[in-house]
Amino acid sequence: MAKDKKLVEAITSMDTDFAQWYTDVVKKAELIDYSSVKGCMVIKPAGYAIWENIQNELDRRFKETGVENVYMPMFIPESLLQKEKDHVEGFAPEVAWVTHGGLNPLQERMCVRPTSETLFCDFYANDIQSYRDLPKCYNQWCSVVRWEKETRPFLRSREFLWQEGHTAHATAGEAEERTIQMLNLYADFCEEVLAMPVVRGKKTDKEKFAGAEATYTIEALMHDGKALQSGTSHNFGDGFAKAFDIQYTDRDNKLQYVHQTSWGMTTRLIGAIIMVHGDDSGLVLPPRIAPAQVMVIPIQQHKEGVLDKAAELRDILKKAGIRVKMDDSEKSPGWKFSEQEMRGIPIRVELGPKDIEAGKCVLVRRDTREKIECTLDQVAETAERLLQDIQKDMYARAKEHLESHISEVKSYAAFKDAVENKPGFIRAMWCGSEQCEVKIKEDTTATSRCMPLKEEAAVSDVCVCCGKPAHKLVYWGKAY
RNA sequence: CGAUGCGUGGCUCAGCUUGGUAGAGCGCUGCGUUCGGGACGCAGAGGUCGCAGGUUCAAAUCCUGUCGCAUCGACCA
Repeated sequence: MAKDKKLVEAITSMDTDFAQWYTDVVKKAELIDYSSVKGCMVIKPAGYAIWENIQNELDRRFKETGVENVYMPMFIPESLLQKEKDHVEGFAPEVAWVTHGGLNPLQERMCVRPTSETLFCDFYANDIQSYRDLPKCYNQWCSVVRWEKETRPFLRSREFLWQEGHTAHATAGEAEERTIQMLNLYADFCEEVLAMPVVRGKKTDKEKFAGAEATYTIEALMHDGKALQSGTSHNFGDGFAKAFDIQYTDRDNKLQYVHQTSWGMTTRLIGAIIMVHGDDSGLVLPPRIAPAQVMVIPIQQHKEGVLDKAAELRDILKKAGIRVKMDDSEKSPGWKFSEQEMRGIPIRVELGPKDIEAGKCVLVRRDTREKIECTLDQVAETAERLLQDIQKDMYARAKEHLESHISEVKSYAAFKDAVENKPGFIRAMWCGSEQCEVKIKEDTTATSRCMPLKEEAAVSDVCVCCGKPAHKLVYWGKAY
């Protein structure tokens, strides 16, 4: 059919070229536009609204755990960045430098924050005096800049939006507790709100954050079987405290170093939503994060009464607490259907003269395309039920995809075969040496994603790479 | 930073080999007919061909330089 052909031209099929499919969806769903600066994107209303919903939901959850929002400067003097050795080595290659103020060279150059550990530490060093000042649980919503070589919308841009939480605690135990608490908060958010199942785990030393004692991560699996690190939570121990001299006086009048954490989630999550739920017709948004949950599309809207009735329907849905929009533009209905699908709006309501006469309307699920007829007086409850079903079903499908893309291997040959032929996570034992980790990466391009937090039965008792005794279970995979 | 590709109306591109003063489709504007899976007719608007030099009577086209963007690798959320 000619019409199908047009759709196919608009969005490349996932199976043909996943990377191109992703780019097409990002553009056709009008989430972003490219800007004139490489790697910096214009986030358009449809994309920003998703981010706002992510923000609102995360922010609410943070505050329930006692977190307060603050704002730090965006510039970091070079001397401040230099204070923690590992940290500066990790970030120096990708920071942007400000060298002039107006026409005059600065005495000391400053970088645009790639992350704000150093700023928070500098602040905490003065602000924290006594055990009574602890814990400090601050978070900031901001953008950061990392001068990436290769960029992709949402997944890796030179400037991206995120939140970074930075806490300071009296004891190592408290810091570890907060680190895990935030990791679980992230995971729950992904699963409950984004309908995106994740693997929770700890990073190996090689993969951990620059300057951290331990890094925890949630790893999601994209539709093409590649992993995406979707959120991280770091325990810094007292490393930064010692570098920045953040000390407090305890109850016994002794000076102690604080123990710190930091944790972050970014606009990359939008990329994850696209690649976990999207299909060949475009974006598919989980109802809980969708800016518009229902789109009302009038058919033959020029006919007497159609628009009025459609508006009435919209108002009923709105009153029921559903985020609803009506497309009364002069495009043809077919156009509007495609548009709604590309944008991933969970439910479309079709209403035309025939429906009005019969006192009915048609609801269409974005995820399954299933059509449900219902009487006009039942539209709100039908839509509410459908939204819940969609949210639940999307999670179930993503969960099924994740679980069916985990291979368990005992030998190196099987490992290589899995990387080649079974996209997804690979569960395999590891001896703990960085050598093996590097070798695996060189041989297969797969990296260690994480060591699962949850106790899982050992796959074998020897390292999948070197064959030496091993007791660490690692999830491996190709990653974005 | 390496490899590849691309810069021509808002978008996708043709034209470049062989130099002669810019085209198509889509989109946009107006009017009319349409409307249950990207409708159609008619009439319009819109481009110093990425930038800078050079060659030439004449450059989108040839030469030199330069900038930018995309995709793929190494590094990273």
